[in-house]
Amino acid sequence: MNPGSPGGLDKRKAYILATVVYEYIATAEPVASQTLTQKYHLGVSSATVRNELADLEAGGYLVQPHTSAGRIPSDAGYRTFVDQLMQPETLQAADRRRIRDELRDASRELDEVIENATRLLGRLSKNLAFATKPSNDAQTFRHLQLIWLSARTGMAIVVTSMGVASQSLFELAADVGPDELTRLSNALNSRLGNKMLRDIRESDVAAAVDELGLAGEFKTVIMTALRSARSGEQSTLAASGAQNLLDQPEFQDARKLRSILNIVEEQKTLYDLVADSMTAEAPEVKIGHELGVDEMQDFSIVTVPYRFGESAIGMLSVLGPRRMPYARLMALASGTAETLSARLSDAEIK
Amino acid sequence: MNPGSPGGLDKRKAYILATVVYEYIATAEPVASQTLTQKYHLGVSSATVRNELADLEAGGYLVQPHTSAGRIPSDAGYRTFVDQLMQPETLQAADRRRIRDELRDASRELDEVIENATRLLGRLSKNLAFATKPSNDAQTFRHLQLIWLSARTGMAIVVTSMGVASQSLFELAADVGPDELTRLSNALNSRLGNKMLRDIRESDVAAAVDELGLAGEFKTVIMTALRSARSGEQSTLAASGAQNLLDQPEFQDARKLRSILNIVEEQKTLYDLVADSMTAEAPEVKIGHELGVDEMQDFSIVTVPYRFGESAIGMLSVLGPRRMPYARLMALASGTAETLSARLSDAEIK
DNA sequence: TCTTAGCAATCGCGGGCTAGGAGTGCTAGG
DNA sequence: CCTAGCACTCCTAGCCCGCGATTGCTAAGA
Repeated sequence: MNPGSPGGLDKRKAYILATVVYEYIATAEPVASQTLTQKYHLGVSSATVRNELADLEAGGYLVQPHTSAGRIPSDAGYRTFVDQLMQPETLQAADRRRIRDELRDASRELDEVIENATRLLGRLSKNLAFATKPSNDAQTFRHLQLIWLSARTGMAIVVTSMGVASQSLFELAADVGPDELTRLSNALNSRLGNKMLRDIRESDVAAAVDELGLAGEFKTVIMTALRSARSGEQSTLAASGAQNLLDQPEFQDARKLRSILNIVEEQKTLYDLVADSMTAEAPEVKIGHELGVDEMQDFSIVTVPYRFGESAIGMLSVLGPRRMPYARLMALASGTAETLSARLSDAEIK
Repeated sequence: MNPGSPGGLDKRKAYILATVVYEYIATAEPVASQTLTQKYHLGVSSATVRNELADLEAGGYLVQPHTSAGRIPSDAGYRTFVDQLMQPETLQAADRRRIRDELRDASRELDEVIENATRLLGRLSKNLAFATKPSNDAQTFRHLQLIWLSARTGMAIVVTSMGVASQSLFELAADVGPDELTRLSNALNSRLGNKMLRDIRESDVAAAVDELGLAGEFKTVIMTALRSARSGEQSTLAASGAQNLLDQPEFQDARKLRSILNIVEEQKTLYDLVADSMTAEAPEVKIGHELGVDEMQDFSIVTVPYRFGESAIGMLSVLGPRRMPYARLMALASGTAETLSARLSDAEIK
């Protein structure tokens, strides 16, 4: 072993491993020693390659489906490939433009922008794309509007810097006029302006209500509206492109897909899987067993956070077979997330 | 042939056809003459049944996958079964209660209520459920609120009787104060109140703006807001339960699913397929080729409209294999649509 | 005329077998 | 350390064949 080389592998082993992974990703067939010598000019014979392959298998980077078959990468093999061997990709100008164009025309509504980005990523990556929607917790309060609908009913609308966060209907025990609602709205706006949603305290609200001499029930109404604004969307996902997985030869058998679709529908598991990538700078990759979910042994996920202003507010991910083109998907996910972030910042309510 | 009997079939043929369809739906296996005489007391021998089956096949109600197999229903066979032979089902009290409970707790937001109903129907039916979201065109205008965000920006929110319909940000060429926006909101509300969205004319808006001596650009802002309120959601679908289809033995082969998932993702085709059921009173069923889409030969759809007040505003559908339990799915779809309609009316903003 | 028992005929399906081939690991010599 | 050569392994596809399921037909009986 040569300790200075990537993964403790000498140069030739590293190159052979990279080639096996690359080839397997492209063909979905176990890779034979002869295939390697024929398609790539290694400068050595297939017998030598066989010896190297045997070493790589002993090192845990490759596995053999059966004795008379070629090698396929193990999770560790993919991991080494992703971390140290593969050539990172950057997006073609065409892709980059396409992402920008498709996201530009879309609605300005937060939800729809994110859903569009997810759909786009699903299509471009030809895999299943999903995104966590941002919790509104860390958003900045911009405006609260109480709308008079009838003497005892109204609607409270909370606007954050990312757009409308929530609306909630309320009912009152005593009659109220439109003017009172307007005055209360104004009082609240001057008190709460530019706070983060999570930093708003009941006392702030109470002060405004009391100042105007309004009924105590308003406090509940407003706190409810604020609370629903905070919790809105929390831990829900947008997903798109499940049918792409049907094209992969390894999922021709419907049973394997069944469990993955359940997991996607359920959302919670997926959410947990990517939650810890929120603080990451670069795209994060989880491969097979690294996901820690039995049913997902055959899958990998690429995750990259998207931002609003400075801080990460959600994750954009691609889910596909372990045998996925990692470099390309990382580039696509990054590019989409970047454009999405820019798009969100453009739409900010200042 | 006995012209007085259902579908021109005599009583025994009708009963045998019904039994074949019923049995095939339950087992997914071609039905043999002996199975019929053993599991159902027909009072005749299997040889007689064979003669009847041959007649039914000649009449186009049944087909034989190959000579030494039992019969399976043709589209015409299913059609006769649905229209004339099957025993309609009504929901068990337990199901009814479950639907009510699950829809009651859900959010009051229109979108979410519909999505919940779709998810619920997907789960109960163990098939793919989908719903068209209502166009806001026929909704009643309740309130328009212009929210001041900064001297030259604001947000317009249109509230209809079904909840918030839309929000749109606007930018102005000249400064404006919060009070002016409030006054304009009030003027518009008194003029537009209780009109249907589609009946609101530019002249109504212009009159309010001019009356207050405000800049002409407000007309554009408000018309844009109203237009986006009208067109919102149009022809989009909610769908849920695609993975249920994977459980059906006939879709173990992934290829068949591929096309259907594409169609669901695309939405447009599905939308067109159910659009003409909007005026229907009872659940409508389309079977196999009746759908008019090659890729959907093996599927059937049950569709039932849901209402807001008097008028139908959208459709709730179940998509599954032709071999679906029609009576049960019709009952489930009806029940869900009914509860959904009631739920929407409860949430009406009066 | 309708029903039915009996029976030959059909055809799909699964098991078992085999030949072919792909690919390896090992050995021995350069 | 590399590599040609070769025996060995094991999967795969194809084939055959027999079984079983089911039918349609025939002829006799109600």
